[in-house]
Amino acid sequence: MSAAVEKYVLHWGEMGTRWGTNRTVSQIQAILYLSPHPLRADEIVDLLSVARSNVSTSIRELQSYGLVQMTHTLGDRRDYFESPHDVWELFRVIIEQRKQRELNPTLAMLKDCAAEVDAEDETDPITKERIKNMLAFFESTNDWYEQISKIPTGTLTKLMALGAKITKLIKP
Amino acid sequence: MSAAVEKYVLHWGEMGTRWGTNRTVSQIQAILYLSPHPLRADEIVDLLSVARSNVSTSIRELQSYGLVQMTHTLGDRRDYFESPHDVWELFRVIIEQRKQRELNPTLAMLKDCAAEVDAEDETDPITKERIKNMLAFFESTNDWYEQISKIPTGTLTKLMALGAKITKLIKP
DNA sequence: CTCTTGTTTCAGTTTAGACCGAAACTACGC
DNA sequence: GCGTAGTTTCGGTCTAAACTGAAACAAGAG
Repeated sequence: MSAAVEKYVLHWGEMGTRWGTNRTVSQIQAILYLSPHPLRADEIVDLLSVARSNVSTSIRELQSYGLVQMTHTLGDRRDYFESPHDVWELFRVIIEQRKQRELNPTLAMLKDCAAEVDAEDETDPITKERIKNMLAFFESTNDWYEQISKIPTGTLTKLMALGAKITKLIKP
Repeated sequence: MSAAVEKYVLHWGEMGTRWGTNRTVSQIQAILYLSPHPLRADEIVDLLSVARSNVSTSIRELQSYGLVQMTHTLGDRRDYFESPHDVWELFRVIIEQRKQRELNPTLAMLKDCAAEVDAEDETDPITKERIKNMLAFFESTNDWYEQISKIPTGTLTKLMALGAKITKLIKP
């Protein structure tokens, strides 16, 4: 592993903990993304110096996200793993994961709370209002995401390139 | 504290740990957001059952983000605290924090790595390409954010309401 | 049957961070 | 000077989670 690759992998591992997964999972994703060829689990063990069992379960987790595919070559029954190399695909998966971890549970909680304060007289009306405002915000964010996530990558990159110019289309 | 408020505060605290702060900080933000009137630090101590020192440092952190303002009343020199009640303002602050914690360091790392592999012959060309692709993605995301963050709330809500319809303006 | 490849489980260790509570400090008002 | 209000610091404790390493297991190849 070159110094640059090592730096990348270590950083990615650190960031992973802020993105909802653990260090090993994101380090494996990093090394698979960077590797010029698919890797075997035991190669990952050597490269990252982690336990075999850890690699096994981490790969399983990545597979469940669609961030790792298994490949084989003729005459070799060992499993090789690789990551998608399209950054947009990676990005979509990460966003989707975070939505499920962060947005969905909060949305559910807010719906609960809103229903609860409606049927009750204990909570201050101002507080009730605040809860409902927050719920409305999360609902519209959720709706927005549902729509945006269906837009093909090519269109999205164009939209992003437009940036703030997009407001000129809407303002008048 | 009513049952609904307690549920909200506890959940917000849990989520906070996924949003880059600790539980106490986000619980305080939650209770200040929901409270019909500004609260004193010692009231927060009672409501959340946390140490006074913890409240003090947490409020300081929230103030540094702009998520807490101090207020006073005549003839009372005690400090009262309140949170902005505009959900969009809260949202902007949270996003900005996350950008600083997640995007900026990664962008810096990627720039480092890209420069490093340029000056070196050890790393596989494919790997070099992957690093540069990732850098390009983070740079465009960063540029996009810089522009979007300057758009006033009213325009942003209109944009969000448009949702996927926005693509019809760009496609042809 | 045996070797290789791989998974799964689980008790035990390690680590990072949050949190507590005491103590020492500033600053203001009466 | 004394009480009130608040901050800051810091050693100590607690906890959740990641990770290890060993063991038991499955399943195909020769």
